Amino acid sequence: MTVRTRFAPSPTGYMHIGGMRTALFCWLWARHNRGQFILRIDDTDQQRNVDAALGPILDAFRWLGLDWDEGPEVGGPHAPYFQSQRRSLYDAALQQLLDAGKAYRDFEAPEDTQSQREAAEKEKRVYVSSRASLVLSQEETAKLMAEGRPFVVRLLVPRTDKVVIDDHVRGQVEWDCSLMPDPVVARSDGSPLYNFATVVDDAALEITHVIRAEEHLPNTPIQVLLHRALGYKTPEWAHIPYVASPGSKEKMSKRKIDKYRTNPQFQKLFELGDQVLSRVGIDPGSDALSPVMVAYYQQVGFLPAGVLNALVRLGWSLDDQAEFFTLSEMVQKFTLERVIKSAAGLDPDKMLNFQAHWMSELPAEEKLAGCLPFLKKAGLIDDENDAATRARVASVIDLAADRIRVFGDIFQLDEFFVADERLKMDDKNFQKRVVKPEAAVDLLRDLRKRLEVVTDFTATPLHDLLQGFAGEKQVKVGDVFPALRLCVTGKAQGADLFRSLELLGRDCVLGRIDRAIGLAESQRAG
RNA sequence: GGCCCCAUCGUCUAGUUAGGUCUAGGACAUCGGAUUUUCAUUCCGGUAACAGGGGUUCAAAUCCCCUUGGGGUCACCA
Repeated sequence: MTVRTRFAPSPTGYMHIGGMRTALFCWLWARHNRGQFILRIDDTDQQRNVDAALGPILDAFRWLGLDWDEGPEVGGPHAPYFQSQRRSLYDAALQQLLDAGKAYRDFEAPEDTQSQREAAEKEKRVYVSSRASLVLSQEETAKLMAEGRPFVVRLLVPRTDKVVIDDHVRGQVEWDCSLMPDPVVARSDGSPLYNFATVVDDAALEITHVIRAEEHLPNTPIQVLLHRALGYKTPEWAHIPYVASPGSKEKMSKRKIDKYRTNPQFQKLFELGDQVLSRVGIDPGSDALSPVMVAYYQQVGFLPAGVLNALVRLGWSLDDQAEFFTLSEMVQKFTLERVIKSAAGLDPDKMLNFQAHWMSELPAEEKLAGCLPFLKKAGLIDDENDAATRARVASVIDLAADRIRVFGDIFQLDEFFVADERLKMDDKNFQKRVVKPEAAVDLLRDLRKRLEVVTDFTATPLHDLLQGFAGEKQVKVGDVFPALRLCVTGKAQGADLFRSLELLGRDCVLGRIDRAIGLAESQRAG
C-alpha cells in the first residue's frame, strides 16, 4: 500500500503556524513511507480571490521546502484539487446516498430544527433529529419538491451503531450513534458541506492516512459513517494535538495576538520581530503579520531549518536526547507512534534557540545571501550584487559571528552601513561614558591624535595602541574602550572593538570621534 | 451543558504499550561561576515536576476507579 496523506487548507490569505505543523507531520509521514503528499484546497465556502488567498499558503510550503506531489500548480491524476471544481463528484455521491436510502431530504424549517435543539438543551435531553420528513411518502416528497420547498439532505445516522476508530495517536476512541443528530451533507442549494466533501475527496484521492489536528476529532464519527454509507474503505486516522499559545493549552489564534504581546514567553520574539520589521518597512503593530503566521518568521529572517526544527519538536520527539533535526533526518525518523497526545504550547524561546543553532551551521556564503536582502530593504545598501558591498557585508557578518541568530539581526551592526551623520547615539550611555566624566573628552582628543598617525590601522596594532595609551595616561581601559566604542558605533556594547575600528577605517573613525567630541561639548555647555 | 480529548520541572519533552534499572533523564528559559578587558558565544554548576484521593501489587510516574483541573467541539463554517 502506498501511503497517501493530504493537507487541505482553506484559502484564508495566510498560513497558520499550527496548520504548518500539521502539514509538516502529514508531509513527513508521507515521505517517511515513500508515499505521496497531496495538497487539496477546501474552498467550498469561498467566492473569488482564491488565488490571492492561496498564494501565501503555497509560499509557506515552498519556503520551508515541503513539496507536494499532487495539488495546485502541479496537478495530478485526480485533478482538479480545488473542491469548488469537484462539484459533480459530490452530486453523484449525494444521489447515491439518496438512492440507497442512507440519506434523506429534510424539509423541516431551520427555525424549527433550531427550536427543537434549544428545547432539548433546556430539558437537558440529548438532541437528535426529529426525522419528521422521513415519514413523507414518495408522492408527498415529490410534491414538496415540485412546489420548490427548500430542503437539506441529511445522513440517516444508524442509531443503534457505534463508531470505533483506532487512532494512531489517541488509540481507541468510540462514539455512540444514538447520541448523534443526523448531519447535514448538502445545503438547500445543493452544495456539499465540509464533512461530506472531505469524505468524497479523501476516498477519491485514495488518502490512506488522515492526519489532522485534534479539533477534528468530533467530525470523525460523521466522516466514518459517511465512508460506510458510501461503501468506501475508511482511511486510518491520526489526530495530532493542536499548537497552543505559549504557556497555555489554548489553541493558538490569529485573533488573540494582542494577548500574546503581553505574554512574557513571547517577549523576546516580539522584541526581535518588532526591531527587524520596523527596519524593513513593515508595521510591527499591525496584525497583518504576527507570530501566528509562517510568513512572520520569514520576514524576520528565520531559516526554514529553524522553524521546521521547532515545529517538529512540538508534540513529537525521537528519544530523551535528540533535539536537532534536519529535514531529511526528520523524514528518516518521524513516526506517528511517537507523537504526543497533549496539546503543546509554542515555545518562542526554544524556537529562537533552534534558529540560532541552524544559523551557526550555515555557510558564510548563505549567511551573506540571507542578510543582503534585509540591508537592501532597509536602504542600508544600494546594490546587492556590487562586489565591494558584498565583501563589506561579508566582513561584518564574520565580525558579528553568532550575534546573528536571524538575518534581521544584521541591523544590530548597522553602524557599518549608516552615514556618519545618521549614526544613532545611545544617549544614556554616551552621557555616562563621555559627557559626564571630566577627562573623557580630553582623553578622546589625545587618542584621536594617536589614531591619526598609527601606521597600521588593523585590529592587533590598534589593540596594542589602546592598551598602551591607557597605561600611559594612568587610566583604566574601562574608561577608554567604552567611550571610544560609543563614539564610533553609537552603542555601549557590540562586536570586537578593534576589528570594528579596522573595518570602519581610519577616516570614518576619526570623523566619528570628532563628531562625538562636538556632541559632548555642546551637551556639556547646554 | 452534551459528546470527546488531555494531565511529568516555568516551557518543550523522555520514561507509561511489556510495573522494579526513576533517590524521574534531556533541552529551552532562569540563577550562579569560568573564559571573552564590552556584548554575544563557549564551558562548568545550581534551582525546578510525576494534579489529588482511593485501590491492585512484594513493588506504581507507569495498571484500575473516582475527583479535580485544562482543552476541543457542538452550523445549511472549514
